[in-house]
Amino acid sequence: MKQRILVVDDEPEIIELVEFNLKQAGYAVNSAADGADALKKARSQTPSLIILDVMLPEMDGFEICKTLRLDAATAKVPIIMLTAKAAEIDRVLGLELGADDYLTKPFSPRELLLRVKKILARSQPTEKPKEQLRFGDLQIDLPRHIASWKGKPIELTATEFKLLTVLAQRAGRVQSRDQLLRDVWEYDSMIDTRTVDTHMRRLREKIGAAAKHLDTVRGVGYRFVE
Amino acid sequence: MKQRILVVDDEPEIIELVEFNLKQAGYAVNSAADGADALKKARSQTPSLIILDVMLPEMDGFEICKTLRLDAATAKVPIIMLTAKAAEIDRVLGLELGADDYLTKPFSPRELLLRVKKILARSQPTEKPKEQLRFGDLQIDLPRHIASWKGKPIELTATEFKLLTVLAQRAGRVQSRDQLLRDVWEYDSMIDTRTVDTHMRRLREKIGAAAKHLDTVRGVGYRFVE
DNA sequence: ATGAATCTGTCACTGAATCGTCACACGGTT
DNA sequence: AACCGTGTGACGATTCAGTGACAGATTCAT
Repeated sequence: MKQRILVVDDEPEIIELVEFNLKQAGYAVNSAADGADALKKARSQTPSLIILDVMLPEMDGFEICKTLRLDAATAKVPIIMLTAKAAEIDRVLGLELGADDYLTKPFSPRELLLRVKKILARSQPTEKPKEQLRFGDLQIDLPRHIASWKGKPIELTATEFKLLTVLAQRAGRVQSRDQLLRDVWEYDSMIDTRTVDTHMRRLREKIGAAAKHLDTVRGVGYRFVE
Repeated sequence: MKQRILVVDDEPEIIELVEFNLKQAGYAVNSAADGADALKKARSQTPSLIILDVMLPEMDGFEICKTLRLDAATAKVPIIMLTAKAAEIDRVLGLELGADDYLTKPFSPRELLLRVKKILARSQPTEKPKEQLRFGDLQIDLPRHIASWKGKPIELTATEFKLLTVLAQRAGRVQSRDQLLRDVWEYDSMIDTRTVDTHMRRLREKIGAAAKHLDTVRGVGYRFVE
């Protein structure tokens, strides 16, 4: 049973590129060049995923996204936005629009496919991860993006927070540096595994006493202990 | 049941090197020196994996890759490309070609084997090994990377833990020193087999009473008994 | 736009843990 | 007794993670 993906873009070359690659990867693909067409096809086909360009004539990607969210038939279909400006990212991913991921143009086919796979894999098993994690005095609030120790918020950068989160969510299990790179840095980054060490150090410094939760397992990786 | 790998390269030394290492690691290997031969063998044998050099006379690696993808019999066989230029990587991994991984020349046998193993593991979802092993008071927790005796954790180094794990997973069966070197030390065992003895000793010291599970089979190797 | 501040990834260095090897001791076999 | 394979103690060599420093990227305020 192939999964169906709807691609919305007004540039034929982009459509062609994306369509070719997705089909190659075994997905069924439909396309739309404008907002009206996109909404029509989204409603009639209820695809598993929609790839949506922000820049469109008449009705732009933001509009379409909002409209899709309002219709019960399409409200839960994951959306990947194609955007040109980094400045738009917050708005795209924020609650206002609720896109599931984004790609900045130009993007590589490989990157696209990785994200598509990730999103689809996520939407398949409908178990939602906990929004709150607590280990003694350490508390992690996923939606608010805040970690705190004894009620006092800890200032963490995005990467540090993600690292802490990933480790805490797999509490007890050792995570290799490679695993952490995959899960924290997302997608196959060309990053040195030693970079993980540096971020672990910064994380440990910032969370102070809570660092007792962060174990090093020599020759293997890191582990969050309760 | 050995997995079959097809190696395609026009340089005999490369073929020989790769073939030797793959066979050493327990794979069945065939080779081809040009595109036509490669396609023929790929179709007739449907190997589990193809290692494909980009630079070939007549039909180059890209061509072969595309052709393989078109034939239903070979469309899903994973491909590792050997390439000289980093600049080609994007193209190789992009969906245009759909290679599963790549190696830049020169590459080490170790690197090659790791990738081969990784790709095959991905394509053949073998039954997942148990995460917990228990033998009386001895317990081995794979994801946590902790071994314990009567609930008390035993401090083990990465190598010792792996050695214990491998033996325990094959409980009852004798493992030769060579086998242990392959499975614990992972490939390119330019290591003295007597090294295994030393690690067995250290392991026995550390796990104390649990050492009764570790049998020496004179002239053959070691065995984990329940 | 511009510059300051922050964040990120990399590198080199260091001390310590770990590893691989050797030489020798031991114990069963021939 | 001689021999072979294994256990044992010791010792450099190597690996590994923590650390400080730094430059490029990014963000933010102006």
